[in-house]
Amino acid sequence: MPELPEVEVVARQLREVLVGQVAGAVHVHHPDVFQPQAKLNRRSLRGTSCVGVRRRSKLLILDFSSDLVVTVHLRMTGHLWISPSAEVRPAHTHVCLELQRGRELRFRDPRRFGRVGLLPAENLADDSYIRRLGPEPFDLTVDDLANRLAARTGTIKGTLLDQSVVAGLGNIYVDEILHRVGVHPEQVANRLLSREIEALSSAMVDVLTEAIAVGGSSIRDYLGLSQEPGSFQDRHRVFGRSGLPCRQCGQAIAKRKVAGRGTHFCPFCQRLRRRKPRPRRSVTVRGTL
DNA sequence: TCTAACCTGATC
DNA sequence: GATCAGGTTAGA
Repeated sequence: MPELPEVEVVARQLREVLVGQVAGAVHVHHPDVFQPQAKLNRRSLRGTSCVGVRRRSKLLILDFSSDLVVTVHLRMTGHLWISPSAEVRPAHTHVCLELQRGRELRFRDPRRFGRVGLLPAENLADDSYIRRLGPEPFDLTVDDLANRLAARTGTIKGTLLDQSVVAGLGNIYVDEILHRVGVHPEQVANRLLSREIEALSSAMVDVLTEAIAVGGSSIRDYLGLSQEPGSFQDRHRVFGRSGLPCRQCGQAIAKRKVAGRGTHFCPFCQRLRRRKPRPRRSVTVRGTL
């Protein structure tokens, strides 16, 4: 469900309610979902207080006074919220962290792709997910982006989804960003023009910033901490709009599979430049004349 | 660099 | 019943 903007929104909300809270035990209702590092267990956080909440790419990082961190990856359908401990747990609630005053932080995830980790803060940099991440879109310079694209022979869509190139983009935002810059999702990444790379670089920041400001996109599952949806889906130009008129040119938005993902684009505003312009057949006739 | 697999639930 | 879903990753 969530990409960078949605995770950022949740991180900000969590920061408000969690910092200063003393943790109790962790209750695990599905063992696959909670993954503490060696020597740590569901009681390791007990009595320590939350001192900060961060986000790196799509990963939430909760810092505790014990120099332990809890990591949460929501993947497709994960959701966090604060609930009275006495309240009945909805189906698929896999992990609960006791807080003060009879409340707990709950993690629910029907598809069970999401993960809750517990590890020493000093080990965070070695985490296999974090280690592979490229820069945050907000820290990515045009030159760096250009260099990264230059090495890529796949589609721009697949390349931007690759978290080692840029961290935090997912299916929605890649489609939205590519439409803004008028680049076809199947364009080969290392064939983008420099003006397109410049536009791409700023569109990334613009789209993500706008989305964060309105609480992210809620398509089917995503809800913030207090179950409130975001509203960026109302501003989508292509994602979820196949068959509807392009807001820019009126042509019907197309949808097809690119890089294994449902991909939305405007066939008119986002033209595919095939390979190199075909070398024009030589007009000069050798030998004769 | 691409695909299949991991899961469940919603929709066609 | 088949297909699709906002993510990631092992393996081809």
